[in-house]
Amino acid sequence: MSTMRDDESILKQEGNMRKVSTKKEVNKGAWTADEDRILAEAIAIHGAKKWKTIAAKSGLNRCGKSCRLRWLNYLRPNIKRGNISDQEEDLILRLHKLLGNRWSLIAGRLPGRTDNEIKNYWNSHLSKKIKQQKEKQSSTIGSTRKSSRSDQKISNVVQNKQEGTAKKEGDDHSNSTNNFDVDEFFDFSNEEPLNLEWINKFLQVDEGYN
DNA sequence: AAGTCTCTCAACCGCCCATTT
DNA sequence: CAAATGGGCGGTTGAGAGACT
Repeated sequence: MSTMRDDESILKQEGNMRKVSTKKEVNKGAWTADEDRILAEAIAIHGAKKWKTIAAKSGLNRCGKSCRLRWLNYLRPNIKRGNISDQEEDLILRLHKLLGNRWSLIAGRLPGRTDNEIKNYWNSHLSKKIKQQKEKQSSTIGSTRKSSRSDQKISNVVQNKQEGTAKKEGDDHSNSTNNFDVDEFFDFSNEEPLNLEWINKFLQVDEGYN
């Protein structure tokens, strides 16, 4: 499939992964403003789908994958730049509990955010936060068990959900996912006040999930 | 001021799945 | 039906910037 694995390994050995390569092959590393412009023009002509065609016809010395990534994570219109709001963060946390590391699915619920951005945000901010919280919790364990009730509920549901999806969609859904009570799961009425509007949207969009 | 450490995030890698031949 | 190909996704890397000593 790949035409560049050998070259890549050579570059790796040379410690040159992100530098401009020496052999006549695809460009790697940071994109220039010129490349961005050329890519945007090519996509305007060919559409954002046939990445290999785009890569070839644009004259960019890039592989299709690289073009796709650049478009999706940076050039695509309606990309939201800047800090993740508290509400977005909360949504990410909840969706991550539900979906796990399925960043593209999570990103799908956050308009203007990319899976890469969310993944990065999780790895650099939220995972630490959670770790700290867990440490905090374990140090005060026994004193208050009430606060973990919803977490317990969520982890049960997530476990069920994951078991279900691991079996492949379309397969037997009668076992594990039968236990998934959407109403119960999305009952956050005992938790801190939040705008719950997203939940309705989530449920609407997610009808096809089960 | 200089060196080192830490964090962030763009980009690449490798695998998997869907589609095409 | 099998093999080849292309696209999508999550994991990982590493350059650059800022913080710290």
